[in-house]
Amino acid sequence: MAGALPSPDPKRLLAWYDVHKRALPWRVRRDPYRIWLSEVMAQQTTLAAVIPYYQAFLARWPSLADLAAADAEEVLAAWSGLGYYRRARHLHACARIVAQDLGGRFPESVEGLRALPGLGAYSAAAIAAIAFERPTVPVDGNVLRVVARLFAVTKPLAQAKADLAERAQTLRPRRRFGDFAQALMELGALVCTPRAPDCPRCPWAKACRARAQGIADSLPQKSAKKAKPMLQAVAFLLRRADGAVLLRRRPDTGLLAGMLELPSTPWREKPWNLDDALEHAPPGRDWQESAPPFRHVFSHVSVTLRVVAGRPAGRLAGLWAKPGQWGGLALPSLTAKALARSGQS
DNA sequence: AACACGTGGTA
DNA sequence: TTACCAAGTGT
Repeated sequence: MAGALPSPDPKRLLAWYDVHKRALPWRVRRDPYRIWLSEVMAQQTTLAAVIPYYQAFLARWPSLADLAAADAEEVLAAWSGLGYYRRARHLHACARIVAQDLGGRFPESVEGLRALPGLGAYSAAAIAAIAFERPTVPVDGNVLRVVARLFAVTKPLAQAKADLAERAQTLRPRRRFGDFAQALMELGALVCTPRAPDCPRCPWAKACRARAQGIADSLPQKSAKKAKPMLQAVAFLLRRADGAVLLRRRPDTGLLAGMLELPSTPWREKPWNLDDALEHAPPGRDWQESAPPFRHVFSHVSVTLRVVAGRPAGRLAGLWAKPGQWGGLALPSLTAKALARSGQS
């Protein structure tokens, strides 16, 4: 009974893609720089969030050489709000390597691309296929899900990844490798969705073992996620008479590495009382709560931040910035929220 | 294999 | 409100 299903036909998926593909900005032209930029931005990030950043980067740095010539700091600032900031450093480092060491041209092979900072197995394969028509099937979260369902792989995702990636390669067409890569992801995004897959509209419905078994919506099997520690912190908003606010730079490793923040207490599980918190404050006076506490959720921790505002006691050295300058600074969402909720916009 | 690493949208 | 999740990478 298990052998009664037809094999998934690549041409059938490509025909579906020709009709249903979305008009994404990086599909306007096949340019390795633009494809690379879009792929790095799209890592673990919804396309809706990517598009405005992609447009802004392209407008500001139209070519690889432009981006390579930029300062790392301005790239980080332009990336602000998109998250996973290590990507911005890798992006810039990669631009410089390609511009300076590789003659301004991206490697065209998966292995060559894979050696560049910020490009892992998925991104290297995606760029090789989409920009250079290399015969490879990039495996992202969409593809893992589609393949897990197609072959009814019930093993937990973490243990099945290698198997699923291998099976994905067997789906490869004879031509149109770039389109096929995007078609597979588009299928996962539009039809073979995590919840409530739209099987009746799927070009591969008849080949899908999970659908045949009625278990499509339960695949792939994911393991439970670790609970996030709930941390507490108090941030200090020191505002000068001219409106400038004191910021500081975070350490160059770890969460929000190298990004700017308000001076703050350490983040800990136990709530702070104001007196203890103020031992961590920069020299100031007239401290008072400037907004209700708010929660900000990161990938692996959750922080509840209280913001207290005060006036500087004396002349303080440090990074002072006014509201008008914030667009050019590396402000993560946590800092942006703290400022906005304290009326500093 | 498992974990660190952001953010905002959706149910 | 909680929980899940998105065109993953590096360690």
